Amino acid sequence: MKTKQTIVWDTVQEEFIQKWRELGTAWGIPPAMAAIHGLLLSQQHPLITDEVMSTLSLSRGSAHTQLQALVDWGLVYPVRTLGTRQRRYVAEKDAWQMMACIARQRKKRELDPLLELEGWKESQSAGLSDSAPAQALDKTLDGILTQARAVNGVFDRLISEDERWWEQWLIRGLRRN
Amino acid sequence: MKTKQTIVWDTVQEEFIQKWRELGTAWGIPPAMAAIHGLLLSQQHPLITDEVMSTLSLSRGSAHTQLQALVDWGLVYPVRTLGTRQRRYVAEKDAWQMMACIARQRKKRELDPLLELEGWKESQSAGLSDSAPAQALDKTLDGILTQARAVNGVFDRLISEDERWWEQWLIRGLRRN
DNA sequence: CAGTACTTTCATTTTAAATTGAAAATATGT
DNA sequence: ACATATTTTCAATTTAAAATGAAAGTACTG
Repeated sequence: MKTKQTIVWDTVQEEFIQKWRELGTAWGIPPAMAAIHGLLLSQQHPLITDEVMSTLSLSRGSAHTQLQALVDWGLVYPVRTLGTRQRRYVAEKDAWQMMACIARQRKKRELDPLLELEGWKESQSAGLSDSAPAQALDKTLDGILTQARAVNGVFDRLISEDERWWEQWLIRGLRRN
Repeated sequence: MKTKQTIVWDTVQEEFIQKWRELGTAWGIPPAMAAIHGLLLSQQHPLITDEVMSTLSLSRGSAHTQLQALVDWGLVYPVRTLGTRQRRYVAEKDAWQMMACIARQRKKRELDPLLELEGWKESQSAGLSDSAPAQALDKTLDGILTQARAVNGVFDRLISEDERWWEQWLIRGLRRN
């Protein structure tokens, strides 16, 4: 089946994608993933894998893997066209939704493992290390875990609640006093 | 000059350092840097480069570079012993200070470049791209930048203000309603 | 102004992460 | 069930990041 050309392409978009790719690198995101996300953000209509591949000169494997990752993150939706196996992809354009997706991933990757230290710490205090240095480390860890729990609370809210909460929180929090 | 052994070392600390290193990886921090930070966090007294090197089996180059990075971040303080060129290093143990350091770095690395998109966006709208797709991208970008500014506000405060503000903010924000 | 103790740099090597491309698997229409 | 369009997987390659180690630089001491 001949694929209708759905890509809109111009210099502004090309530049945007480049910038988005660089930004992605700073955020610890694979270049291909960031580039695809940038491309889809700049497109109003869903694209098929082949369009993504050829527009960004990526291999099929990479395009597929990164597209999958974007779908897993919730930043991109797969769209099934009726009467064909073909899958198309659109990006979520709402900034708040995007942020929630990213927050979800970061919490999983960065915060949850940190909070697991709590369990480890307890399992350790069972072992009889009550030397002064061990106790000092214990105290430091307590402080870290308290902070981590606080940040975690913010993330939990950010992820599970609606946009209104976030806005209210920012307004309340950022107002001096 | 013979160096007095200042390291306190046991299984708990070794495990902690290992966990901290893994955590570091999830946070996009070089393993050696995370390991050194873990080691210094677990020590009450300042260590010299050679102790760090041998305890963690690192090369001198790596120990030096990562120690420097930790000092640059503000997570570790260099201590000059009088009457010798020798430099020792201690970790900041206060969790809030640590968080502020990390927030500062992340803002610089992840947020500031995002905010620079604003300038780019404006320089682009000067060029006459008023096609429908270009306008759509423009709108999406606006949303993203608005979110980015909001998050940036939080970070600015977190970095420049004192601990009390942060605590208050969390308490106010996290209380339901 | 040596001599030495420590620090800094950097070309090379190592390691980990991302990408490729082609083969295998799966779904869909006839 | 067959043929074909599309997706998925994965061993091999490429690329980028970090670590090494030895040489060069710098400050302190007598």
